[in-house]
Amino acid sequence: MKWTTVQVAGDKRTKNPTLNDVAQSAGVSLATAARVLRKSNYPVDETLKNKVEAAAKLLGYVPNMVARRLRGGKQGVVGLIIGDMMDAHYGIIAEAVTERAESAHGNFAIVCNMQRDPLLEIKYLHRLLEYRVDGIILAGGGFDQWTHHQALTEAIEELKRTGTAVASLMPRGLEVPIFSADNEAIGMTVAKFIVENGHSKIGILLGPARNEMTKLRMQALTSHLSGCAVDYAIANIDSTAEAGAIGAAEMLARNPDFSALICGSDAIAFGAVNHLRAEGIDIPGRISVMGLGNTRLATLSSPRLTTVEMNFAQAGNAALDFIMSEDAASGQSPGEIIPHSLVIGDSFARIETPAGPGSERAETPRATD
DNA sequence: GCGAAGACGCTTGTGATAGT
DNA sequence: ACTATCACAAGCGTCTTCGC
Repeated sequence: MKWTTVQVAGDKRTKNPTLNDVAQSAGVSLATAARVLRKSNYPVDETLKNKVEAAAKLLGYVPNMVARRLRGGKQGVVGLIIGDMMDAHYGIIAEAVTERAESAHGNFAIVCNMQRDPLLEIKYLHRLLEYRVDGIILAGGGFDQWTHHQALTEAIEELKRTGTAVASLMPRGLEVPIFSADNEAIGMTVAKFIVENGHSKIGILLGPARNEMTKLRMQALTSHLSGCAVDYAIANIDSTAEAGAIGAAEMLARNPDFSALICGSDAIAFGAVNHLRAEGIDIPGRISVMGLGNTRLATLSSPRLTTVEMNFAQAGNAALDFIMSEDAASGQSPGEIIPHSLVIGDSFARIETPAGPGSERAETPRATD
């Protein structure tokens, strides 16, 4: 293999072969080499074509995407900012987006882990802008999303000015298309499910209060529960298994007679189930537990979690398709509502009260949705 | 059918000029 | 004589246009 050798700081290193190297090696012009390697429709003599392809193979030529971008073309790269690499639902999104970017758009995605830090999210937005990515999907921000909201808004505006398409996978009070489930509808779905299955005293462990998504779900959920005379106690906690365990313990201490625990994520539910079982509490015989998201944690949990399928992968793919579309350039799209559905597992039971107080017994739940 | 040249956006290097 | 500032040119790799 022939390598171009350049002197760098006193030692010898090899430089990646360029299109120019290929052209010289094949004895053709730069333009001819470019036409052959980019598989242009422009007619090139078959002999020269073979020479160029052979030279490219011999030199180990790999196109330089930075240079291609410099020329004014698309970078072929999208940025995806996820909230927490350790959280299963972000894993689903990252897997779906990276896979689709490659298979459907011939691109690849840079995945940034904001580690639940709003400031880090803004920093990544600037970094992705510096790299001139074609678009950015905001998949994080499921935490405190208001403290640095002004800085985030300004970063988004800066991206828009430079023609970088931005989409969000949750409502965040930003002027960007949202590809998310209907959070109020989710709240209603959960509330109806609780009522239909006879639970009248429940505990609710939701995600952080300073989060628009949590707020919308909570409003719909509590509004319906109040209308149905269901007693409830709410705690806003981090969306982690650890927080779920602590939250379940506190809920148990304050409201020992609740029959169902509704959790804002599968991670919270997973932690809650582990804690309750460690305390010797029968699930769902004594307490029913419900998660949200239908992530791997729902299937890993024992018993298997009853949860809500949020179709995170579908949301990520829809956002990616938007970013790569012509609509993204115009910046005019409201986004898309992603459907959700109940997933009946083994962690939730129906309460039957045929013979008055104290005679409740748990049965397989009923779902009308 | 082919190749020279220009354009893209940014950084780095160079030379001219002004100020101390 | 030295330093600071500014303007301009060159270079990076690729793609397209235009002329031969």
